[in-house]
Parts: sequence; C-alpha cells; structure tokens
Amino acid sequence: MAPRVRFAPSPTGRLHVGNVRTALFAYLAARAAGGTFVLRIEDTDRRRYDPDALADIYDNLTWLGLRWDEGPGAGGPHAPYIQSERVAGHRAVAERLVASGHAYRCYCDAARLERVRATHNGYDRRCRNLTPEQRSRHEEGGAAPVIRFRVPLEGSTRYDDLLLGSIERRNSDINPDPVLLKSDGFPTYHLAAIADDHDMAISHVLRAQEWVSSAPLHLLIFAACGWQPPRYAHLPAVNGPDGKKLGKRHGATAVHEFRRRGILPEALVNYLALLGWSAGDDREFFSLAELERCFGIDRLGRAGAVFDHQKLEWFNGHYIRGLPPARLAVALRPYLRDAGIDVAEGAAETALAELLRERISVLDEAPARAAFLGPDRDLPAAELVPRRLTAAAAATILQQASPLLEHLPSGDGEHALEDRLRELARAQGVKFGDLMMTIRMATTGSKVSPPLFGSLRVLGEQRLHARLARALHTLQAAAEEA
RNA sequence: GUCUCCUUCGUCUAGCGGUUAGGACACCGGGUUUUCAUCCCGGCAACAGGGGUUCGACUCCCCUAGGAGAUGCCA
Repeated sequence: MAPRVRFAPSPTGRLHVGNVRTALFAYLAARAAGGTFVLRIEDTDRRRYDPDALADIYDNLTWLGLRWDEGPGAGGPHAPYIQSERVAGHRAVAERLVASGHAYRCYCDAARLERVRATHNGYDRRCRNLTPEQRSRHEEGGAAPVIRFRVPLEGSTRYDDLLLGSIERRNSDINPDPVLLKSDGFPTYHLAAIADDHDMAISHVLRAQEWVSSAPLHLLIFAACGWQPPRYAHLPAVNGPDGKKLGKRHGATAVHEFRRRGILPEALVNYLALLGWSAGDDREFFSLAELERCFGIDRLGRAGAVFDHQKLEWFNGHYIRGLPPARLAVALRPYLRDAGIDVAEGAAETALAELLRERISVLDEAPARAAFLGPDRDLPAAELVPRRLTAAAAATILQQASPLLEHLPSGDGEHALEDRLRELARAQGVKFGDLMMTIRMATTGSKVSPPLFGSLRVLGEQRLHARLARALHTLQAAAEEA
C-alpha cells in the first residue's frame, strides 16, 4: 500500500532547519514510494500559539518546494488538518479511555506536581486509584481535572523502529501516567498525535529523535485504543558546532533567515538532504526531483549531525553559478537596491549578474562585490598608486589609457582592447598587471573588482571617464609634489 | 539520578569480514589568470578505548568512556 507520511509542526516559532529537514525526509519518503504527504498543524498549545509562525510554516515549505497533498489549503479526505479544530474527537477518545479503564482523571494542581517532581521521577500517580467518593469530593471542589494515561506497571513495550531497529522499554521506565487531556480541554501531543495519525491513516511517522523515549508510550496508547500503530523512524538530531541540539544560540537557524540572506531553496534542500542521508555513492548534487526518485529511509544515518554553514554556502555558490544570468539578475535586485546600488533593469543588470555569479556564494554578498557601482568619490593618491608604481607612472598610464577606453567593446572586441593595453604597458615598461591595477584603482576605487572590462561597461562610459579624469588630476598633483 | 539512543578525517559522509579506509566542505600548497573569484591539480587529516568471535575485524558480540535526548497540564 502506498504510504501516507505526515509532517506535523507546531506553530510556536519560525520553521527551523532541524524541523525542515524532518519535513524534507517525510516528504521524500512519501514521494519516493508514490505515497501521500500530509501536513498537519499541531496547535494544541494555546499559550505558545503564534499566527506568524503558522504563516511561516506554509510560506517556507512552499518556498522549498515541499508541496503537501493533504493539509491546510490543500484539503483532503481527513480534514480538518488543524489540530485545534479536532479537539472534540480528541476529547471523545480520552473519555473512551477513561471508560475502558486505560485512563483516569487527575486532580493534582501545579504546585503539588512541582513538589512531587522534585522527589519523584515524574508524577507519583496519586490519583490513579481514587475511590468514587474521593473523586466526587474533588469534583465538588471545582478543580478542573486532567486525564492521564494509565501506564502499565508491569511488562515492557517493544517495537521495531525503521531506523533504530528494535526498541524495548520496561513499562515501569515509561513516563508515569502522562497527561492526555489538559485541564483546558485541549489534548497533549501524546493524545492528539496518536488520534490524528490514526484518523488520517498515517502509515509512516518520521520524527525527531527526541521522541524515541516516548515511542513506547505511544504504542501503548494505540493498543489501548485498539488501533494499529504506524511505523516509526526516529531521525537523529541536527546539532550546532558545540554538538548540542541546534537552537537560538547557534546563529541563524530559521529557514526565513537563510532565505533572507540569499540562500537558494535548491541549495538548502540539497544540503539538508545530505545531512543524515546519502545515496550510498559519492554524489553531492541532488535536485528535489532526483531526491524524490532515489530517497530511501534505509539510507538514513543514525548519528546526530552538525550543521555546517560553510558547506551550505558552498552548495549555494554552486547553484548560484548554475543560474542563468538573467534570472540571477532578478534575484539580485532587492539586495542591490537595498544597498543603494542602482543598475538599470535588462542588459546592464544581466551583465552585472554575470560578473558576480562566480564571486558570491550567498546573494547578500552581492552589494560588497558591486561596491564599485556606488557613488563616485575622491580617492587619495595612496589609493590610486599600485605598490610597484609611482604616482607619476600611474598618471602617465591613465593619461595614455583613457583614449583607448573611449569606447568599451564587448565580446571579441575585448581582446583587441587588451592587446592595445598590453602594448601600452610594454611601451611604458610596466607589467600588464600593474597597468590594469592602475586603471582598476582609479575606476573602481579598489584593488579588488570583478573583471575590469565588464565592470567598466556596467559602470558606463560617462562615469568611467569622470572617474579617470578625477584620478588623473589627483595623481598629477601628487606627482608634482613628489 | 533514572531511562533511551548515538560514536569513521575539524565537519558531512561511503564502507554492510579481506580496501593503500573512498568522496565532499574547510584548511594548506601549486596551476590558469588583469586583481578577486571560478576552475583544475596536489597535500594534510579518521575507524573513541578495552575485551571477545573469527584464519582475518571499521564492519558481529560484550564492557568502559564520551556525547546527545527524555524525564512538563511544550511539542
């Protein structure tokens, strides 16, 4: 049967690279097997609920190309896919479990629980066996009860994890009687996820490894409900450089932050896919479409992985270089504009994109590389004379090169121009590199620039010659003083 | 504390009893080159430790150590 795999984030914070990798693997597991990818929003924590986070989830999954077959916006036979809209069902399940003796009402308040936790490992099960009299006394007191699952005291629970293999745990080691239904009437994860996975006929659950320890509990709940559980695969964590679970302390980790900096979705997908999965060979580059074809749970790793920004950026550089210049130009627009760099749309910005694409690995690096397009400014002689030359020599070079730069050729014409400049260098007895550096410093105001002829074309002949004249003036003054 | 999971170069990983332990990022050299970069070539660098099993262990088993996670009316 075709698998049904879900991704079930909770809208309590921006979508995180760790979460999104789980989403990717779940998506791929579904696609690779011709199954269905389901998105479900787990918003049962009303205190931490954040509508911005919800929008962020939809927005970024879409941006990455992880389209869900069923879920909010897409609909589906098991709607609604927003958990808070399913609480009536969750409550009914909880009541059923109470009726069948698999769960019970607990009247302990927060203060007591905190005290108990200090000395016990979790809840002390005080309300597990209340007499009807005790119970009605509590009910009359008006305390809103929670419903707790009655974890068996004896025996053990075992299951086969798709990734970890056989996992077995003594029932006495399971979290003692966790809450299923909170006093506000909302289910906890333990109830909601199980009930919804069942209702939505989920066949495979790929989730973070932090859930391994509660997996046996979940199996117990499935059994108590008389339901068939899905297969589980617990994915290893994504860690920061310190080896700890990736979090706020580790710099940018939210998907939207990468996106804002100019990480391409194909790069993030490619990088994340290789963080914990491999095709079994030496391939490094995978498109989403390829991954959909060759992904397999059996090739997932079991150990945690450190998120490496440098490698992500290397992938990103690769994908930037693979972009057609016209498309890169469009992608670059907002970054350049925000930095106050104006380039006419069309040929000029495409030419600029061509210059930048081998020089940036993240889009937001573009302004620094295109800084030569900033306002004209007066440069001191020190910034106009290459190391091996004098001000007088630099002045002569500019003077003689200016006419050659009158009309900037493109294509093959560049070679002719270069030949003439080489000739000039020879005549002046300077190295061609030094001659070029002299022009570079005068026209770009920097010792570092993209290839000069292309840069000058983007700059425009008018500004080019204004800068040449200005620099020449400065150099001549400096030469006289010397 | 208790329970669970994990352990190959600095990082991501390949390896599924016999390999000079392979690749990628990063780093360091070199080449191409008008600077920078791209690109190409080369180099550095790993099986956590100890016991078994076996003719033979990175590969299988056990122990130790280390790391991570869980232990919430958060997910």
